[in-house]
Amino acid sequence: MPELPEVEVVKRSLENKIINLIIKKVKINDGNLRYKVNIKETLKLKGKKITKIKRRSKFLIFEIEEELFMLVHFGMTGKFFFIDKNKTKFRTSFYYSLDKNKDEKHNRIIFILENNQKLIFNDIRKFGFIKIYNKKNYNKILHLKNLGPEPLEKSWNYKYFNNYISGRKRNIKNILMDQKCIAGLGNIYVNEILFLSGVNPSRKVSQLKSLEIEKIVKNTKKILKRSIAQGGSTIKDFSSDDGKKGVFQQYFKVYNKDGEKCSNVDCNMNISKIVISNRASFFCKRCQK
DNA sequence: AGGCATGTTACAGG
DNA sequence: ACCTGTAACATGCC
Repeated sequence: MPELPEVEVVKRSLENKIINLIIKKVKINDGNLRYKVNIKETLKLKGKKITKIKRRSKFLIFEIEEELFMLVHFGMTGKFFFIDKNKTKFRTSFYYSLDKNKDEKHNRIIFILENNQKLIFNDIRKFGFIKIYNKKNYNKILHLKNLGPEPLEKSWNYKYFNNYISGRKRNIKNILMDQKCIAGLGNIYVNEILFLSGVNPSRKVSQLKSLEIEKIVKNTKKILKRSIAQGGSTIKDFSSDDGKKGVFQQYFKVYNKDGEKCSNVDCNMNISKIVISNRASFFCKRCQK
């Protein structure tokens, strides 16, 4: 379930495992991902050390020594597995096949590291991708250059957001999903942010009151931070426990909760589901005006 | 069997 | 040139 918090948790977990390890070999089982894996570029990774992992929006950026970096996006179902020296397999706890024996089928790219440790890019639906770049091209990368501010940085603030929405006619749900406006939010967290802010997802941004804009900005930070902290404390690391499925899902208040009681005290309304911009939207008719 | 799914982007039309 | 909405991608689950 890779939106910003999940990607951040993966980043933190992976850092502990693979920083300063050398890529011995790259095995491409199926390079037909969102973009076809460039074999020639991928070969350049061989013998190089992974020096750093960064995150921008929902992208992971692996810095590889000698001016290379690898851009990774999980799409809908992408993920990493890590296999350590003792052949223990660590899986992130979001979206994977419930039958762990089916994992193998979707192992698309395998990075063989030192001591026979392995980093495996697994993706059921193949909407994710891996691209290799030279560092000097960093500023030209299509995927990164049009992204809006990082929600947890100061650049995401009332002034910026108020200015961005002025003169626009779109609804608030749609605009929060737009990576040019704010980078890293997806359908789940936008639903949650609007519930906490008491704003109906269909509201036109031109009709929002200052207080509501303020709430949306603050609650974005609040929900993402909380989610990262829960991911950090609950998942803490890649889990070797195969039984867990989406630990953070239990904290959702509206996503996928249609028909269930609104969680606000004194509210007896059931959560509604409608489609906005082709995406499922969950909200409480009474609490979100 | 058919509809739905956590994301991005190329493209068409205004 | 900018703004907006839609289709397409691949696979599995309900």
